[in-house]
Amino acid sequence: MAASAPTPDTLTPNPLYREVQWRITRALAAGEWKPGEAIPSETRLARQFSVSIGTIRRAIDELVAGRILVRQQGRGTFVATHTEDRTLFYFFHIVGKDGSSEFPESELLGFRKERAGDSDEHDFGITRGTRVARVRNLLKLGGRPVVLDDITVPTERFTRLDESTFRNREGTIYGLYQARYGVNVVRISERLSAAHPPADIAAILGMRSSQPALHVRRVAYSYNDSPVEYRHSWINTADHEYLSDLWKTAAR
Amino acid sequence: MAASAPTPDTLTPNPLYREVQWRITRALAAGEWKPGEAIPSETRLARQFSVSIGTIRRAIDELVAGRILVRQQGRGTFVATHTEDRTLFYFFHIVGKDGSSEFPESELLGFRKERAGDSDEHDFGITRGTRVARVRNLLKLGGRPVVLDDITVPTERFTRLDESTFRNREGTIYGLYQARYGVNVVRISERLSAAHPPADIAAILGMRSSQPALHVRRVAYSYNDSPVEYRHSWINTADHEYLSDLWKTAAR
DNA sequence: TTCGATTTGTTCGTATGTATT
DNA sequence: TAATACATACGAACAAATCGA
Repeated sequence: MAASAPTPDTLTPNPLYREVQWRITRALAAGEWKPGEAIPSETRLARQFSVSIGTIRRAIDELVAGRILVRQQGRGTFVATHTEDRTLFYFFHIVGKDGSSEFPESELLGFRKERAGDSDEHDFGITRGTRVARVRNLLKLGGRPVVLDDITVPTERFTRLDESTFRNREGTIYGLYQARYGVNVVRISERLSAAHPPADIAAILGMRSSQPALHVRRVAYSYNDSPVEYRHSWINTADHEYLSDLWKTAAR
Repeated sequence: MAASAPTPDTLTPNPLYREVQWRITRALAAGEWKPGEAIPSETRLARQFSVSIGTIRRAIDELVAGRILVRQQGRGTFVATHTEDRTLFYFFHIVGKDGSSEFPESELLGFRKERAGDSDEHDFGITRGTRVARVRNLLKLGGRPVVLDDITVPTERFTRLDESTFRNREGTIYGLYQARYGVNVVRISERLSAAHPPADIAAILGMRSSQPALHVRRVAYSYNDSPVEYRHSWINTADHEYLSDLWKTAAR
């Protein structure tokens, strides 16, 4: 009889706290608890899931580390929002070369709806023909244009997204996704390169096309690593820099 | 009588696990346990520090998350090293535009010792006149030059650092710092911008000086946020990109 | 202002499982 | 096989913060 290796399905079941974490994440993705709201208390969740409070805490720990939940002693545990100023800087890394870190001013330059084309498929893997919205947005720092974002979002998850909704939003773009559409961006992946900007973009950023600019290809993800938004960004790095910290961690 | 706010020194003492974490970090900085070595087991540390094993685990948790320690079930807890292939990619983010992720080939182009000058002070805050070593190192991917690093290290922590030590090292540069000098890089901070490379560097990277390149200013830190190494890097992003992921985390 | 209920934060302890040597 | 180490899970007790009565 052939000695059989341990069968794959007995490979060791996921620990309980992962199962709990998974159930919480699914509830978040389903919109059961909305951004800014409190989720049930630890004792309640423990009873609900029939596990110890320690297991609940362990499950929540990682979600807090991933900035998906926020804990506050004495108050409760809340679904993270993009409306607080400090959360902005999780995903915004442009700082002045002098070290200054300002709050960007946003200006909507264009909005239209169309179908995804070959370049979308090539750059981001979006299936050709998918309905998308295109948003051109300018960020100014100290009153001067620094970042131009060309944003592409499949409209499937963003029904009734229109120009005025975008223009009249309060707060950040990810704050809008969250508040209006229940889409919570929890992770982004960016690929940077240096290139000469296209003429129209160079003009907007107040630079010559012969000057180098920083080009960024960004994909933003919601829970469960599902992509929700795609961007091409052009950054004028004459007076600003892109900050990358790896890894800010403990050890005071 | 003026109502006094709670005095600063009763502000709430650090929790016990932070104190433990701090003591472990100090021991690491002092070289008490060296990279690759095991630190005492949890039960031993618990007895040593007179705290519960749970508190020890909590203290170690953050150091593991910060990649300062590595836990292995059944074996022990070890001081992280830079010699394992996978650790390289914590601090190396250059990938092919086609998505390929290769192992870089390193080539030493220059080595000399001198005193820090005005530009060091301006770029990195190094005091003028400090003794430093300068290393020029080229990284090739797929046989072609892609990244040029101009490295500056104060020689204070690196006694007897010379060219042959550098040239004949096995593994990465941070691996050398660790194995030879007990200096463990645990965090880096990078500032990126797009610029035209200087003529000599453009030549090395096989590009024209009129082409844009990615410029990176990096500071590498050891325990307790003490800076140990400074770099200017130039990256040819014709066929490669700089990858920035925020934040790879949980939630499978 | 005070007090009590609620909620998270910290610390302890114990038991059992799994991986390594 | 036995000893050792980390991993998971449970539970208890108290501290600290918050909030409303």
